[in-house]
Amino acid sequence: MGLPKSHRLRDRGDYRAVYAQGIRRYSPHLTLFALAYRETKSTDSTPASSFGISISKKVSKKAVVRNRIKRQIKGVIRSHLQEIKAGWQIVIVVRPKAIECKYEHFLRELEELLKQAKIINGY
RNA sequence: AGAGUUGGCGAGGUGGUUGCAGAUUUGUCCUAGAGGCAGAUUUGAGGAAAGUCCGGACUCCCGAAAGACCAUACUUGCUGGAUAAUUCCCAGUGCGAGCGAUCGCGAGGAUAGUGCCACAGAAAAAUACCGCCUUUUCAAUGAGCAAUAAACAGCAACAACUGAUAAUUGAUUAGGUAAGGGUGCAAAGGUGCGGUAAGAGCGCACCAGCAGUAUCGAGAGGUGCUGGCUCGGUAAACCCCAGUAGGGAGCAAGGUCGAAGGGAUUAGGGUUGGUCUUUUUCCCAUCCCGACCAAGGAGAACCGCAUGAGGUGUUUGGUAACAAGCAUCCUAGAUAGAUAACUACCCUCGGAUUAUAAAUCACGAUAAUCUGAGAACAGAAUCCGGCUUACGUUUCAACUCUCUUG
RNA sequence: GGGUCAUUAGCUCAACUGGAUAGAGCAACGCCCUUCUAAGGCGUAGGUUUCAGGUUCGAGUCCUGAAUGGCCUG
Repeated sequence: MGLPKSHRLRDRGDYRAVYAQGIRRYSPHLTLFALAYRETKSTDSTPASSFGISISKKVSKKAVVRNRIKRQIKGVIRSHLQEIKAGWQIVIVVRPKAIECKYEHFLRELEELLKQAKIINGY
């Protein structure tokens, strides 16, 4: 369950900026870094929020496992895309304990994290 | 029925909803682009995609192409075949393991040369410690009449002659020997008989090895005969022989995205680890002709990038690997890296209950209902051929051994 | 993705050309010294040489395969 390209974080520099300047929120299996987009240049519309997922080989040696976790997280993000405010750059880091998690766990934890960071509308 | 060997198929299927990527296509927007947005159709991981252990294709660099010799590299190393190529594959030979089906093998040369074989042992490749035998000299021993023979005995007596050119032991000189001893992973072909001073392939028989020869085979080799007897192991030590190879880097190769080059000449220069030969005219060189300011922008952009030593079926040739012909199919192309979540039906397997035939019971069979599971190893990254490793369940074929029944 | 190197005691490293019982420093433990500690001295234990095969009389060393870890590369 991939994300549209406009919602992906693709630049190395973007990642570095988010790690360095963003806010952080933690949960047992995930870490969330988020940086509000610096707008005010000229413009009309704030760009859509973009996401990146980082998962290290320490979580699992197997590419199959890592890729599945990424897909599941992307799936969760996709299902919340309507509610998420625009103008954020967000990186989600998966922590080693997450191997045992299933789809519903990611769903709940990510909701919680987004609420804490006040990125989701209507909460 | 049990135990086993070898090889193969397969890696659940068909859909739906929400989404991602590619291709084709429709509409629409403007900044008019291989653009954005929305929709439709369709396609979307593996047998190992993995490890990166080999072999190639492809690309660039060392100007290019071809060749000779040398060097270098290669664990390439029984024979023949097959392939684009290989260390893979096929068929065979030899050796080894197994009752067998079958499996394994780095399987050239130690008689080209050099090295190494610790400790032990006399000696680790051609030596001699103990030992055995012959011999020189000396000494001792005791038997003996007598061993430095001026003696003694035999004969009636004396001389002559004869008896003693002997034996054993120790040391010593000169040799012979490799049977035996002990050491060791390994000791100079093995066992037996003869033979000899003692011994020894010194001779003979059998066995093993080597050489020669005959014969069979395409060959590795097989079989037979003859011969003299003989030569340790190690080449995954250097090496020798044979064979193969231009070297190096790797798709993160390499190329494109405005901007200059073209033509002629051959007298000269430039060549991959070295030397050299031939061809070319690639670059330099020389000469001639020609061009001149103009917008966008260099991004993990685009090409390379998927029609290929391709797949499937079939026919022919071949024991086979494989080759050739014909027909047919097009089947991933991402780049912070595309496959997930939920669900319907079918199928397969497991469990439970009930029923049926049968029945003393049990096991088992069939059907229905309910319920559970569909998993293991694992994710394309330029592409192919192999190898190796990982891998749950089910299943098919051929063959072997043992037991039981007939 | 591609290339390349390494693995020996808890840690850092030795062990030559294959030869025996694999060493050294630090750390650990015990004793001495000191009022006590540190330093110092003496001693002790600790090894499947990453794993599995092979060659060899003999392997940490040579060969093959596997595992793990590092480094380089736009």
